[in-house]
Amino acid sequence: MSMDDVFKALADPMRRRLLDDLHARNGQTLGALCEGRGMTRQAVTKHLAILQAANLIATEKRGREKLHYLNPVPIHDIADRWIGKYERGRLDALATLKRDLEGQTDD
Amino acid sequence: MSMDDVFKALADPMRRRLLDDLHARNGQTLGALCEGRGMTRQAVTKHLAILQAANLIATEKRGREKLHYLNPVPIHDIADRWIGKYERGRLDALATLKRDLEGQTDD
DNA sequence: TGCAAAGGCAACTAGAAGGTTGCATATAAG
DNA sequence: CTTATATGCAACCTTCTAGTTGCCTTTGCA
Repeated sequence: MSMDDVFKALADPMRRRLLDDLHARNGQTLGALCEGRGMTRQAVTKHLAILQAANLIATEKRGREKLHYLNPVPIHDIADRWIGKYERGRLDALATLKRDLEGQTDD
Repeated sequence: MSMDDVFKALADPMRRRLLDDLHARNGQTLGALCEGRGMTRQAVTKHLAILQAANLIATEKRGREKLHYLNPVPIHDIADRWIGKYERGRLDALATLKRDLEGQTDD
């Protein structure tokens, strides 16, 4: 639930894909989220557990199925508290970069 | 330089602290960035290498010193291309959550 | 020239992360 | 009741990651 948990959860491409899939269609079952992923169900379960620990998804048990719902709030919080900080000074920082690194390759 | 590199680079709290420090004072030397961090110079060097590989910082050699500059562009790109996607539908998703999870604890 | 300061390189280690397999549990359907 | 479906739990393995230590190179300066 900490900011670090959210960053770590977002670090894995498979977990970002899971969030993307839930963004496209919310409330999917575990089985649905496992399809076409070239990975065992247990691996996906672990990823979902990490996403849930970071409060990025919430789950609901319906009968024998488990439904998964995207929670965009922590992502918003990160954008707000951390990324925003770098964007506010963006133009200034870019100008500084240009001045200080004049002539360097843009690798 | 890929989006995955940026996410992975941002996943480590020490690397985020390094970016914070460069955000507060740009153009610091390696030695300066090592101070008060309870970690060897080589460990910090590795973190900086990862940040540079993700294009989050740029470096310049000045004499025997190495200066480090923050590059906020990849962070902006992430906020724009990926995080923005989740924020646009934020209110809708929140409403869906509330409806679907009515009565659940907000852990 | 000689020494100290700033940094680079490489090998090694401990622990975390991502994945698998095997089996157990709970619900739906016939 | 029996069987199939959907998911949970736990041990294990392998790879990556973060950190260390030890030594080498380059630059500033007396």
